[in-house]
Amino acid sequence: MPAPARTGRDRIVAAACDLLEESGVDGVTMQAAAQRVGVRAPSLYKHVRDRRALLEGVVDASMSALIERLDAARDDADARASVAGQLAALRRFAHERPQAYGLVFATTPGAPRPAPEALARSVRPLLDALTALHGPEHALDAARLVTAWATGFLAMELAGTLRLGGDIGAAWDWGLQRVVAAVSAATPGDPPNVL
Amino acid sequence: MPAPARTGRDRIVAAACDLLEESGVDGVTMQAAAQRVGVRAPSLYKHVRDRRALLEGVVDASMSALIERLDAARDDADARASVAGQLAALRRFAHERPQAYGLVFATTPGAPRPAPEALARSVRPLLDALTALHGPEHALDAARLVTAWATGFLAMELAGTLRLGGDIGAAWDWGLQRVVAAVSAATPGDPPNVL
DNA sequence: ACCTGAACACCGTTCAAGT
DNA sequence: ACCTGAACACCGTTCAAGT
Repeated sequence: MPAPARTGRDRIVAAACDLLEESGVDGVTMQAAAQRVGVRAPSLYKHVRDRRALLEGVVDASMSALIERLDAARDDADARASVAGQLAALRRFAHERPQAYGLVFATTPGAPRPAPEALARSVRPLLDALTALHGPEHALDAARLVTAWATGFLAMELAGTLRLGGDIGAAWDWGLQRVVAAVSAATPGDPPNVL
Repeated sequence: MPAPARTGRDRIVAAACDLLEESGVDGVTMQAAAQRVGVRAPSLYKHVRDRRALLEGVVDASMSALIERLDAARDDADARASVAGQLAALRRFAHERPQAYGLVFATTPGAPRPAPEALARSVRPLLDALTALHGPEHALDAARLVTAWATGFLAMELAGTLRLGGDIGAAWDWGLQRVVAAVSAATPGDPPNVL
């Protein structure tokens, strides 16, 4: 006599996503997730291998949501606007879902990393815009510089490390302008690594 | 009849630092730390309020070590060399003690943040160099840009997100050169935030 | 004054037993 | 085929009892 499933992997992952934002990674316990979907903790193991796999599901779902936003923010007609728009979308995501952002970008101790393909897809539109801006020569280096700056800035902002004064939004805009200018100046003929 | 102390706060924190690097934040348990100093877990509470306070001690000790290195790497005679030297020292620290670096800079979930004064002291030499490079006008913005890029880059490097190919050391040098150039171009007369 | 075992609450995970 | 209670190992923390 088969018992009907009272929950499923998708619902469990969704519950875990909510828990993450409400109480942080440590709040994503098997018991709490089970309670959300109206079941006891041991039942989850019928749908999810273990807690780590559950967090993997959360990471994947968060990456998908982020990729969607970045894609919606791209502007194939104006490369500069595309870069600015994507970075603004990234910052909006970090503000709206700080825990998910931190789980994906900050290197949480035992937490799973996003899949390489998902990471590649997430930077694709940025890579396109930077290639359009000044050729494929240093597009990868430029993308690394831009994303390193953006994720570093947002990590500091979310951690509250930017208390040294001044408007944070203005600091972001100032940095964004400088960073884009920096990579724009990187043309193939440049002398390499003089510093 | 007083019993002689068989351990002390400093030894406990030192043991926790070793544990951190060997097995990550999750490996820093009260029981493991107690075993290292030859005592039972409940005894630790005579020297440390709770696990969070222990991690605070680890963070403070790590910050002190980092500040010492950054200070040794400064070059008051050559501002550019000072910036480059400090960033190289930061990267060396991240490679030698990745867990400590991650605990301090990546926003670990429930982990304590470094004290604001320690953070201020750690950026002081960089701030000095950047002020010497192009005046106090945008020194703070410049320091934020540089540290955001560096910490973002190192977070990606430590997380293994830079698998897209190419020499990582070269990417670091390329970015470093660009970032320093970017902030050098930031003189008071610039048009603000056109992007 | 410090250390200890015992105890409690909590968590992840397994498993035999229910339907 | 899925759900459950009971059980186990582990952790942080408290506390009365030892020296």
